[in-house]
Amino acid sequence: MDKNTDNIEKQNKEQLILTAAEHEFLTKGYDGARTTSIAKTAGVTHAMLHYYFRTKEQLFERIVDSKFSLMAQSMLTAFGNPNQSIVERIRGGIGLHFDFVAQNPQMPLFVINEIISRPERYDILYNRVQSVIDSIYANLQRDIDLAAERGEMERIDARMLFISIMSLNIFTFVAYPFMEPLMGDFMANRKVFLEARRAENIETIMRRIKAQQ
Amino acid sequence: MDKNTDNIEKQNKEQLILTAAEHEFLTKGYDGARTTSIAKTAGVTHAMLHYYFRTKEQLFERIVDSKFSLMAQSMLTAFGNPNQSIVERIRGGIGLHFDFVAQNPQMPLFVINEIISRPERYDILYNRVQSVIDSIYANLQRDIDLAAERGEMERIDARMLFISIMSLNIFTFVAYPFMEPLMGDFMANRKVFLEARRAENIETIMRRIKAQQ
DNA sequence: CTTTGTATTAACAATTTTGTTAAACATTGT
DNA sequence: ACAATGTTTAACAAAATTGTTAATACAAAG
Repeated sequence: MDKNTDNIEKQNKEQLILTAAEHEFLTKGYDGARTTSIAKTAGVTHAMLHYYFRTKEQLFERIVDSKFSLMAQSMLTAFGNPNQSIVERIRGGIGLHFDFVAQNPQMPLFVINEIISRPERYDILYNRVQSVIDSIYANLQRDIDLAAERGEMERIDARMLFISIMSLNIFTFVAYPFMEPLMGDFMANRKVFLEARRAENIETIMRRIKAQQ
Repeated sequence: MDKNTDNIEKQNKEQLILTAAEHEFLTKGYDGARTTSIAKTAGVTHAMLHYYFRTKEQLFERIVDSKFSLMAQSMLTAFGNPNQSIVERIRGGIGLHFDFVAQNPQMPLFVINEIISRPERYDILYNRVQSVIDSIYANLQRDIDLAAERGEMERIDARMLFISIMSLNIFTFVAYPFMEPLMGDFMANRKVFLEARRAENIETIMRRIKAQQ
C-alpha cells in the first residue's frame, strides 16, 4: 500500500527513462525520437516506458517543461544583477548567458524547433513568464536611459540589445556543426574558439553601447 | 516514344509534388514530413509521388540540394562586391545577407537541423564549397588588414566578423516565432520590426569595425 | 499469511507510413 | 491502326511505431 515502497528502485527506473528521453528528444526532436530507442537506452522494456508515462506525448512534456523553464530563467537572470553600473551589468550578463548556453548547447535549437512546430501549446507558458519579462525590460530600459543621460552609454532600445546578445551567443552553438567543417583550423580547438567567441560577443555589444563622443 | 510527350502536364505534376514537398520539409523537417501529406497538398495520389521520386529520401534530397546551394551562395556572394571600400562592402553585404534571409526565413533552420541530424552526408557538399570559401576569406582578410593599416577600420579576424553577421541576421528569423509573443507591441508589425532590426544589425557591426582613435 | 497495490514481462493489437504492383489509360511515332 | 512508352489509379504489402493487456512477481501492511 505504500506508494514509496521501493522508492530508490522506482526513481532509478523512472529516472533512467527520463534521462534517456531527454537525450533522445534533444538530439532528434519529437518526430525523430523513438520510444523504443528511449527504452533501449534506458535499459527497460518499452512497455515500462508506457507504464510510467502512458504516452510519448506525456513523456515529451516532462522534458519540455524542465528545459523551457531553465531556458527562460537563464535569459532573465543574466541581467538581473545587483549594484553594478548598468554597463558592467550588461557586460557580465552577456558572459553569464554565453556560459549557460555553452553548458546546454542543444537547448536553444530544441526550444525553437518545438515552438515552431506547436506554437499553440505554449500560450500558458508564455503567460507565466510574460510579467517577469515585462518588469525586467522596464527596469533595464530605465537604467539604460538614465545612464545615457549621464553620458555613460549610448541610448538604445533594451529589446534590441537583448535580441543582439541572444543572437550572438546562441547562434554560435546552434550553427557550430554547420560552420565547424568550413572554418578549417579556426574552430578546430573547440575550447579555444569558444573563449575567443565569448570575448568577441562581449566586445561587439560593448562597442555598440559605448557612448559616442 | 517521346519522353516529353506531355511535357507541360508532366512538369506540372512533378513540379506540384516538388513545391508541396518543399513546403512540407521546410516546415516539418524530414521526420515530421509525410509523403501522403505532400501528395495530398500537391493534389496527386501518393503512388504518383513514389512513381516520380521512388522514395521519400530521394524526394528530400532534391529539396535539400537546391536549398543548400542557395544558402551557401547567399552567404558568399554578399561579400564579393566590386570596387567599393572594404567598409562599404561589408555594410552592403550585411544588408544583402539580411534581405536574402528575409526572403527565405525557414531555410537556415532547415539547413542547420538537417546538418545536425545527418552530418556525414554533407562531406561532398562541403568539399565543393571549401575552396570558394577559402579564397573569399583570404581576400576579405587581406583587404581588412590593408584598410586597418591605413586606419580606416579596426583590425579583426574576417571569420569572426562573418560569424557575427550571420548570427545577427539569421537568429532574427530563426527565433522570431519564439520572441514575437514575448515582445508585446515591439514586434507586432513585422515589416517595421524587420526594418529596424536590419538597421540595428548594420549599426552593430559598423561600430565593431570602426577604427578606434 | 493473506491482501493490496505497484512493478515487470511478453505477447499482441492498432495505426500509421512507406513502398509496390498490376492493370487501365493516354499519347505519339510509324 | 497499333506498338511502345510513359502516366495514373486502386488495391495491396511490409515495416515501423505506438500503445494495450493479461498474467505474474514482488513488497509491504494489516
